[in-house]
Amino acid sequence: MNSSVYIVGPTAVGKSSWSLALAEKHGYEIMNSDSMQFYRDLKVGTASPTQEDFKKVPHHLYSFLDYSETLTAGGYRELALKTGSSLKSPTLIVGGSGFYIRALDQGMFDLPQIEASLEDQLKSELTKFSPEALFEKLKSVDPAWAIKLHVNDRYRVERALVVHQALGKKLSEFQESSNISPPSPKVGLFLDRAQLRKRVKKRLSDQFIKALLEEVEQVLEKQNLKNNINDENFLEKVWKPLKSIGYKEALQFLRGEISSLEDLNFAIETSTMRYAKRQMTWFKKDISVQWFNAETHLVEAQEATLKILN
RNA sequence: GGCUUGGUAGCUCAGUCGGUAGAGCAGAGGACUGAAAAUCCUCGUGUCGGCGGUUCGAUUCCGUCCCAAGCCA
Repeated sequence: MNSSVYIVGPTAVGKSSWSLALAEKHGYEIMNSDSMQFYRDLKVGTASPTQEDFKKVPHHLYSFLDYSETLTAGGYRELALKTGSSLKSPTLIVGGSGFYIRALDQGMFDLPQIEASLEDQLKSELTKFSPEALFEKLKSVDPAWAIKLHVNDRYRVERALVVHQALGKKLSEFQESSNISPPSPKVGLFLDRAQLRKRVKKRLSDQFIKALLEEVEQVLEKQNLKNNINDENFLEKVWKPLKSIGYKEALQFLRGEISSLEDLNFAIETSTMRYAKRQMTWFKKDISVQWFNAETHLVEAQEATLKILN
């Protein structure tokens, strides 16, 4: 891979536009590290770069994934490494999905692919157990891993059990035998909460909400779910990315669970801010990030980026 | 003007048969190894609308006033 640098930070902090300007000025390319901007059908709600942006600077790994497909963190790593190796210019890796960024940057635990049908089968066998029972199971099978998890963290408890059953080896053993690289340099943009909220509010214009609702309806139509929207178990059937920020609230609005556009707007603002907080929790831990205030220190951020690339 | 129902955490509300109160949401912090914009964990002192009265003790009962909504004039 050519020289590259990660541009990280919370949503709405201005990573994309800043990176675009920088890339345009210096002839860099941009690669996506945002797990929702992969999807072709989700452009408005994910604040994906536009066609005009694509014309200005080569963009990679945006809007390419069909709704029927899933790109895991490990899958992203493979794809991004492959894509990156073919690039000629220095590259800005831009996005806010910490887990995916770490997967690309430092690698994943080295475990064989579990066949999807087997995984589904194992998971469905686990659904009948209580959280406590599952947790007890994991404690007896892989205590070292269980100690890191909470009883109610069903998602991870199940995953660890599936790994053990499918591969006959503990997740903690894979962890120990894997080669994890040290983190590489990153440039982080941040703002304090109040300033970030201002930016989020600005993004959530009436026009944006309107376009978001249209996008959601298009997706539902495409998946023949438009007439089922009021079904009781609709949320179980719906495409999972539609349960992410903005889309989830738009669905609630269409189902009448959110009654006004004003409430919809505020609900999205709230989810977005909560997400930004989780992102900061993640990135703060990464000691390789050099932080810059996204309003007052963009010049310094640029200098740091150039320094890393050269 | 009269009647009714309310006024409890930033919001929506529960509750205290009288011993100074607790949920959800919001907010803050944290975790995270293959669905991650997901998922999970931790954190709750507030003149219980004001002022009086009864009481050892009132947010709780009584009186009165203020505010809001509704109904009747």
